[in-house]
Amino acid sequence: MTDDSQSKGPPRPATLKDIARALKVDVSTVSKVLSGGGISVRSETRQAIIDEAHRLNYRAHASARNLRTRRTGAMGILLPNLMNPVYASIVRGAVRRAEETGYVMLVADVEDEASTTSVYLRLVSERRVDGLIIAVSARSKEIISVIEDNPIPHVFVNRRASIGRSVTVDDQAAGYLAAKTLVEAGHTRLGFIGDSDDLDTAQRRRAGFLRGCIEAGLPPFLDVVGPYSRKGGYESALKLLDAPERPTGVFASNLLVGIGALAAMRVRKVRVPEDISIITLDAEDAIYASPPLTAIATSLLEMGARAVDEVDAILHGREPQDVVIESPPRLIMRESLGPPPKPPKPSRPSK
Amino acid sequence: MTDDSQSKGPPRPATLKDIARALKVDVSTVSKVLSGGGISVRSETRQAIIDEAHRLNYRAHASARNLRTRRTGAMGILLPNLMNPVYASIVRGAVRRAEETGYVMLVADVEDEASTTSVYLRLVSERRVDGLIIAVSARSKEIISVIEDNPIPHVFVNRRASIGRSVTVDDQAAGYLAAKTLVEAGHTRLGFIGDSDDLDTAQRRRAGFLRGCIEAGLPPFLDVVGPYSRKGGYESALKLLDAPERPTGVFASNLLVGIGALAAMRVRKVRVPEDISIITLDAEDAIYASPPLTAIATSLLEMGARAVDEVDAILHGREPQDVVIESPPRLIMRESLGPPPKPPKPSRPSK
DNA sequence: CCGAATTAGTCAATCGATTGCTTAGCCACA
DNA sequence: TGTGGCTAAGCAATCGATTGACTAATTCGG
Repeated sequence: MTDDSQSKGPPRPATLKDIARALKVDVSTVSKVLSGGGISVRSETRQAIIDEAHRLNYRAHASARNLRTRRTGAMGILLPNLMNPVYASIVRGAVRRAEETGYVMLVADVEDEASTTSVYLRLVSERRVDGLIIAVSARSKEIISVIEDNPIPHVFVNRRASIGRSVTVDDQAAGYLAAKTLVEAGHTRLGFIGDSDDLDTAQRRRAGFLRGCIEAGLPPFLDVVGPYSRKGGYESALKLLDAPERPTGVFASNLLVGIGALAAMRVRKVRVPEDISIITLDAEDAIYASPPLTAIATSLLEMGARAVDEVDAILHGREPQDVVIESPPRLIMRESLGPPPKPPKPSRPSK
Repeated sequence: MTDDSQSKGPPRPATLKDIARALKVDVSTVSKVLSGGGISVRSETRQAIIDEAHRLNYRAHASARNLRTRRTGAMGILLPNLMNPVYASIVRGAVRRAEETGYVMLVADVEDEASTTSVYLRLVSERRVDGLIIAVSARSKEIISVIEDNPIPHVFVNRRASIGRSVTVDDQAAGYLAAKTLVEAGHTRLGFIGDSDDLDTAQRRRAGFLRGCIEAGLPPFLDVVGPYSRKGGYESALKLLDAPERPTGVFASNLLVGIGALAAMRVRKVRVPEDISIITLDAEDAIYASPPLTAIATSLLEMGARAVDEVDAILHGREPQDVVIESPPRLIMRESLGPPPKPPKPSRPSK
């Protein structure tokens, strides 16, 4: 006299017991058919169980399963700012891959070291996730020791860290490609807007850029340091413009920095690309900037997706590796890059 | 002979049993002290339990607790695209408020109707979350019936829906303020870039804009419809520019649309704001556009946060309400708004 | 000084799924 | 006929926390 025919979905999701009762078999049999496997069951019984499970739209209660098996089917990602398009891309890549792989993704937008630590501890000690993707820098001794004392499978993404593996794009190659592109357009006085060497991505981009300059036999480029933000890029660009030997070609080694730099040019009435050329990084949508920004695009979505794969690999016992995304940075030619301006002092006038 | 002094964190997180064993009390006592409450305990015992819990860094196993109490301490949010800054803001507001409120947030970036349905069903029938925030439009019959058949506490955010409550900003007021601002700057031929009326936000913005125009005694504005995306804005703006009576002031009723429209102006060599004025929506960072965009800012972060509050309220048995965020849309004056151009016909020449 | 009330806990079932251990029946083989 | 080996499935413990029912010891009122 169960009236949950198919007229209306049951208000309470079905359990193993429901299926077992309906078929007059033991719940353990149902469980073994639906997930375990290591049991011999008559094919009629098996089929009946599968059919009934389907009919009731059965899905295992995640917590119950987790309690027994110690696997949650969840991953977490820790990042500093969802409104930064770089992180938004990484997270999107991760969230989608997680779904494909059968995980759910728990996102935490952490502000500072204290909240990073507390969120980390919470996720780990409440056993909410099987593994973590960490997109905040773990420079501080404190965070590192918290991770070491409360270990959980994890990878860093877009960051290298002394502890655990990492997934990054080839930042060196991006820097190199930027330099090469500027050189090929005829520029000889180059500028680089980066962040402090504390930030390992900035450091690698700078190193790649430097390599490009050296290969071209150019003198040292003008290296300006500021935070990877719109404001940081704006202010860094002003410094470049005020430098005694103003560069004619600039690599803004981060998307936000590129946008900020462009704004600075406009305010100073420096025309792009007539007076100065700009290349930025990761600007899929900078086609809508004014002028559209020439960019070195890296695979941020893929980086996020790959981070999920690596955590999954660790969980399956495979040896984790430091991954550098294979698809190389690629040049997206738009309008902010042009030849260097003609007039300004052939090669240094008198002095 | 327990050697987990405090030299190294225990590799396995502590359980109630660990605390109970150390203090020679029953786990139920520990449980009642740490969470329940309905029990009388000597204050020494109580303190000893609390101290020991602290020392072991005890946190309840989320799944175990959930299995018993049927509360997960998790919420989920369904949204169509994390790389859209509007959604990124909403999610950020939600994620942060969730953390403040003691929830973890499960994020799903769903592509289409099919994945929306499957993710929804998964979260609900695996009992992964206590409630859901839905930021995708639930126009289709199919999604609505899935929600009805598998109910869970939920609110829609930035969307109204026939089923359940919603949290929105005052889109009407935003539209109205945009119109009023353009009128006060002297514009009389207005344009509106929206999306189809299927999208309830677009519809309300349009209605508010219309009200502003009517109050000012203006003739009907030029209404262009296209998707809320950069590309959509770009193409819509071209239509406006090609209209027989080109408007002098335009409201781009979405951030991406505003950015796309600005790009269109540049390509057509229409100067902003000399030849045409633009107001856009929600452009916190459009200060870095060229020119910086005048915008009507609404409280997206707050909307996300409030959605969490509303779900929490439902979970606490309070009657849910349709919420319109109190803090009103506000004008951010930047450079894309100016007076209408002088030359073109004082007020309509002959007629 | 006795019964009742209070204090300070303990006991045991439960949430839903998993899994190692048994078992009942059946057939084959020597 | 006894032994072994299958097959098909049931039994019961377990994961960790919660909670209603229960009890032993003390205190109190009359």
